[in-house]
Amino acid sequence: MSTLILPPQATQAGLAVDVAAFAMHAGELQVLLVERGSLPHARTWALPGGFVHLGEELNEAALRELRTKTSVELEPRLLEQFYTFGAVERDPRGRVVSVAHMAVLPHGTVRVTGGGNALGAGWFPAHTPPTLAFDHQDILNRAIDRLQIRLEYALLALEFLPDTFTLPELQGVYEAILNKQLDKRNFRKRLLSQGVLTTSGERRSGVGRPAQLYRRASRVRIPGTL
Amino acid sequence: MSTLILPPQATQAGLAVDVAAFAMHAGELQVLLVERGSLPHARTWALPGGFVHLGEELNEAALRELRTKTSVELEPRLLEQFYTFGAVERDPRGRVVSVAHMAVLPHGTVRVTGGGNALGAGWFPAHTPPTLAFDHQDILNRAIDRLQIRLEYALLALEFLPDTFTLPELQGVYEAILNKQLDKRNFRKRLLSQGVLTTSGERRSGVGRPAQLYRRASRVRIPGTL
DNA sequence: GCAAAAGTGTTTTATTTACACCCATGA
DNA sequence: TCATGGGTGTAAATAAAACACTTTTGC
Repeated sequence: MSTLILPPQATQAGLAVDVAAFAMHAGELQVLLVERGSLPHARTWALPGGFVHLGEELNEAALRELRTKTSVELEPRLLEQFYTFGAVERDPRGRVVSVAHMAVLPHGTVRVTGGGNALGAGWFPAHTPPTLAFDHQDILNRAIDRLQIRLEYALLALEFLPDTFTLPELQGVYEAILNKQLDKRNFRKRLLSQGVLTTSGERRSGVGRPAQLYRRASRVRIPGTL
Repeated sequence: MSTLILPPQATQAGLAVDVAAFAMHAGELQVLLVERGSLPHARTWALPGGFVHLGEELNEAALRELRTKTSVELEPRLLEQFYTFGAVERDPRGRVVSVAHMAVLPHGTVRVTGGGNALGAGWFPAHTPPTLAFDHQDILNRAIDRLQIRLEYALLALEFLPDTFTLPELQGVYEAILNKQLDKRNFRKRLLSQGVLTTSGERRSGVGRPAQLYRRASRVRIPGTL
């Protein structure tokens, strides 16, 4: 415990982090949830999160909770706080303030299992999740808002995809996050005119005409990236 | 003190709020600072702020700190949190997390004096403040960023002005916040085409040609307003 | 040759930027 | 009448939106 000399009426609050971790699966924006194994809200789905440790930075705590509660093996491509939830009654155990974080997990992060006191972990449609514990639906709503706002910024959609990708795949990421359809021609025009994609020469095979592969021309460091 | 059953390694942190309160004075964007009267950083300028009380919401605490530390008499027109500063070493007394808020004070909020353990309070140029305590320069920088982003949103600039105002005055608010010059004709075109300003008929006298007075056509509730 | 998905251009509209002179008032 | 600040319009450039057919491949 920290030894902090404070005025008597000052609140010592439990300091927590929660993480809304997003990825694309099956052409859909999905969010990573854990099933709580202990009270309160046992057996209810929740965002992975928990209390910050002594001497631990907020984003370190968010990363640790993400790893230990869900056993995701990949590094998140983006991890940043977006809002702090501190309503007096949000946690029945007492005053707990949660610094909510948003994370983007790269393509390939499929296998998750529960860890710590989580019974299990799994991916759920971000726009239509199950009933969530605490005020986690509020947190998720705000996380999606932030994700949509950040989308154009620094080509965030690329973080959801592998190194090489096709333009229809990229458009799918935009559509899944924005939850609406985009015009194919206008989308291609806009993305290619930014000049940050470079054709990767090869072509990927499947049904129908093969698509051109692209990769990002130069990796720009995104603020909020680890 | 709250009685909170927590895992042993969990951090109980001091929960604080700090407020970057802005107003326009002398055609300049100014920020409200207090001179600290106690350690650490005694006799150093800082953003008004302090510890959250038991059972007190975060924005309530921000409002209370603003009032008691600076004795501003007017209601802020906007008060919203924008980022949480929680670096382990940001406060020498121990782990203190500060939920930083941004406030806009309306025209007329001139007289301020210190309150509580603040030696004094005063307005300073927001873009060129004095040396600040703790990480308050970081907080201020981020508050200005947020203010600039929010500027267009819901006609935030009007909150800095009295009920009736002239277009040159309004342009002055934009320029002070953005810290750059704007084109007069384009500015008027853009603002008037939004259709939210209505001419107030009268004219204000001074040097040079009198300016048309305007008022907002309909008051739209701004999210984050009290 | 047909099903499936990729790829491609033009027109219209709206938005943004650049830019210079006249007007109303008080001293 | 002059100094001071307020007010006005147009043209060019850029960005955004609407819209339908052709191409390439595997089966």
